Amino acid sequence: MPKGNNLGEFEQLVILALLRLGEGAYGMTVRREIEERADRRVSLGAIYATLDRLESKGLISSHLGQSDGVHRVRAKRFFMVESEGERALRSTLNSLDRMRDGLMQFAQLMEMGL
Amino acid sequence: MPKGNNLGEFEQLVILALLRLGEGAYGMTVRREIEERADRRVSLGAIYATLDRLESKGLISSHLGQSDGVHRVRAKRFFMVESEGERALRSTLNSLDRMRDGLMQFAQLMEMGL
DNA sequence: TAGGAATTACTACAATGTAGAAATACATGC
DNA sequence: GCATGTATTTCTACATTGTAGTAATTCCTA
Repeated sequence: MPKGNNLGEFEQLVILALLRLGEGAYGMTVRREIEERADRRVSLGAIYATLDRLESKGLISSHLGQSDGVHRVRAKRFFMVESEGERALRSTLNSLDRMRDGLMQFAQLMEMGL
Repeated sequence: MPKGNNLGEFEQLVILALLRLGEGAYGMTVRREIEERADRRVSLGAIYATLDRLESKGLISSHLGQSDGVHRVRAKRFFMVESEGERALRSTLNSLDRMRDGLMQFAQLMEMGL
């Protein structure tokens, strides 16, 4: 049985947001993506703390962006998912999916749409 | 945007295990279900601490079982999911699903089977 | 050069995750 | 009937993750 560095719930959302955003992933956009898509309020503090922790575990990486000439205020820090991060996400989601699998057949769940 | 009492990753697994197990859900079986289905090692301490927390939040409830005559060692404590718990689970999983939705179309994910 | 806007960094605390050891309670062998 | 075994829950303690709020940074504009 794998030791498994399981991702927390919010960590999963953050990594998924990075994957969705691709090149354009930095603090503000990650927040917006989660607020809009997951319909869930999040503070920037939460985003950055999580990004930092994921980076220090080697699951994601970051680099500072360049000025695009106009309207740049402060160097953006862009993030991307490393292969270790993909692996961790896949493993965590797989466990969840196996637990959800076939739940439909359980009587008490008929009405809850799982 | 809903305030949302989001369930943690492990809490989700525990509630899913309760739903799967139905009548037969108590500490030991919850552990076994998660170990086998989610292929993930868990201690009993983790299970019980989480069950207690979920109960004190009103998401699940418990009652002590009766002796079945033979082989009973200590009163089992059975658990079941309350409607608040179903609601919380549904909400958490829905957010996750929306974040996963359509991820296939993103190039870097083609090969990771999300 | 003061103020504003976009962005990241810091700080502190709450909630969740986790393991290990202790306690409980009955069954069985001797 | 007492020691030992076994299934189960409870307790304790600590590590990790989740979260908000506030401060700092940097460049723009008036």
